[in-house]
Amino acid sequence: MLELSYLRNHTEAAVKGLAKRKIDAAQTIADILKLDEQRRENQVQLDSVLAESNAISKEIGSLFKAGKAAEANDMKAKTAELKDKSKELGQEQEQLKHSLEQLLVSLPNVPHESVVEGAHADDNVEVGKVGEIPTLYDGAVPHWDLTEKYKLISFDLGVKITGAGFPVYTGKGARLQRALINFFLEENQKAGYEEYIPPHFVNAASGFGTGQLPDKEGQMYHMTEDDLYAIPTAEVPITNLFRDEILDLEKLPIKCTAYTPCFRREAGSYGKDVRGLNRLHQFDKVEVVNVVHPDESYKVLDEMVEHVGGLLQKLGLPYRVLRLCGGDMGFTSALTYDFEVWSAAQERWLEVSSVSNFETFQTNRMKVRYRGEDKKTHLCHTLNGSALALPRVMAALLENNQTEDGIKIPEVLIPYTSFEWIK
RNA sequence: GGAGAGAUGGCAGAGUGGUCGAAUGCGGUAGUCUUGAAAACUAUUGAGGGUCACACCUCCGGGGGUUCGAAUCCCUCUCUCUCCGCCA
Repeated sequence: MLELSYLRNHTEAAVKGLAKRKIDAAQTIADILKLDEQRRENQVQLDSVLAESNAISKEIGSLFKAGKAAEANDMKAKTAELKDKSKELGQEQEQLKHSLEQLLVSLPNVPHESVVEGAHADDNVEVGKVGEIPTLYDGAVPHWDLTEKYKLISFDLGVKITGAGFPVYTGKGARLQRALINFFLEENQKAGYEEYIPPHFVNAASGFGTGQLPDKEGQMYHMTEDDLYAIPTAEVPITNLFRDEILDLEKLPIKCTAYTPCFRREAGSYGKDVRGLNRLHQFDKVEVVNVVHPDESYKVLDEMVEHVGGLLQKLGLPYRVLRLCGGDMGFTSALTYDFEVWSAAQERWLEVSSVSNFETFQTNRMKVRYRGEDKKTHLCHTLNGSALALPRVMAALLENNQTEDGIKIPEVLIPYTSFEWIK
C-alpha cells in the first residue's frame, strides 16, 4: 500500500512511475487525494463535536458532585443534538476511510527509477549472464524423462493421491531434494541469515500484510472451515512476524531464511510450460527476507543479488539475471531481479529466483516501524528473494549434468547427498 | 470435544461508571554522582489522527449496545490459560 504522504507530496512522480506498469493512475490518485481531504475535513468537524460533548459531560459530572442535580439534568438535553451529529459524522468518517482504503489497496507499488517501462517479459532487461551453456550428449532427454528413468520423482503417484502438480519424490530424488534444501539453508546462514521454521498456514491478516490479499485471493489455497490460507511462499509468514512491531534501530537489518513448501493454485495454462517440474501446485523453496532501514534497502538488494548468483555458481548452473520491466513486476515490488537457469534439454531459461525490494509497500500495510534517531517511528523497508526455489533448480541440475553413465552430482552437494552419481 | 478463568502501555500488574491515556514495579532514555563502570538519586518514557506549532480527537483483544459520561455495565465474536477427555 502506497503511503498517503507520498501520494500527496509526489503526485507527479507516482503517476509517472505507475505508467511504467502501463497503468494510468492519475484519476485514482486524484480520487484518493480528494477523499483524503474530505476525510480530514470530516474529522476536524467530528473532533470538535466530540470535544464539545466531552466538555459538557465533564461539567455534568461536576454538577452532580456539587449536588446540583437539576442543573445537570438540564444540560443533558443539550447533548442529544451533539450525539446525533457525532453519530452522523462518525458514519461518514467510516465511509470515507473505507473508500480511501479500497482505492489505496488497488494501486501497485511505484517502480524504482531504474525500472524500464514495459508490458511483457520481452521488455525485461538482461543485466548479467554467468556460466557456459553446456552441450549435451546425443541421447540427452528432458528432466521428466530422467526422473522416470532413474525413479526420482513420480508424477503419477502424485496424481493418484492428490492431483496434478503434486509430485512425489522418491529414493535419490527425495535425497537430492533434501540435500538442496540443506545446502541452501547452510549457505544462507553463512551469509548472515537466521533460520526459521514458520507455520505453513496463515490467517487473512498475514495474507493482507504482504499483499497477497486482496490482490491474489484466488491464487492461494483457502481452508474455509478455519479461514486459513496455505502459504504461497515463506515470505508471507516470515515478513508478518514483524507486523505491528516497532523495532529498535540497532536490531536492523533483520535477516531471516526459511525453508517451506509453497502452495499455489495457478489456475490455467497447460502444455510444455508446465510439464514436469516447470510449474507445480506444491513446491519447495528456501526464502530469504530482510527488514531494513530505508537508507540501506538498495544496498541490501544488491547483496541479495550477489548472494543468489553465488548459489547458482556453486551449483555450476548457467544463469542470467533480468531486471524486470514495470509490467512484469509483482504488485508489491519496486524493483525486482529475476534469476533464470538454463535448462539444457528443454533449451530454455527457467526462473528460479525473484529478488525484490518492496520499500514501504508492505510495511505500510503491516505497520513495521523502527524508532529513528529522532525518536519518532518510521516505516522499515522489506526485501525478499528465493534462495532458491527447488523444482527448476532440480530440473536444470538433472538435465545439464546428465551423461551416458548417469547424472553427476555437483561437488558442493556431495556432502549433503552422500552419493556422487545417480545411475 | 466438556468445564472454568482471563485478555489493560515494551514487560509485570492495579484499576468495577466521571477527577483514567490509565497507579505501582521492571525495562528504556537523559542527567547528577564517579577516573570509568555499577549502585543510588532526579527527570522523562504508549500508538495513531490533527496542527506551522499548540489545542483537540481516537485507541484498555475485535465488533455492537446501555449512559450526559464506559477500561469499568450488557450482548457478541476471536484468542489465551487451567482442569478433564482424546491423541503424534
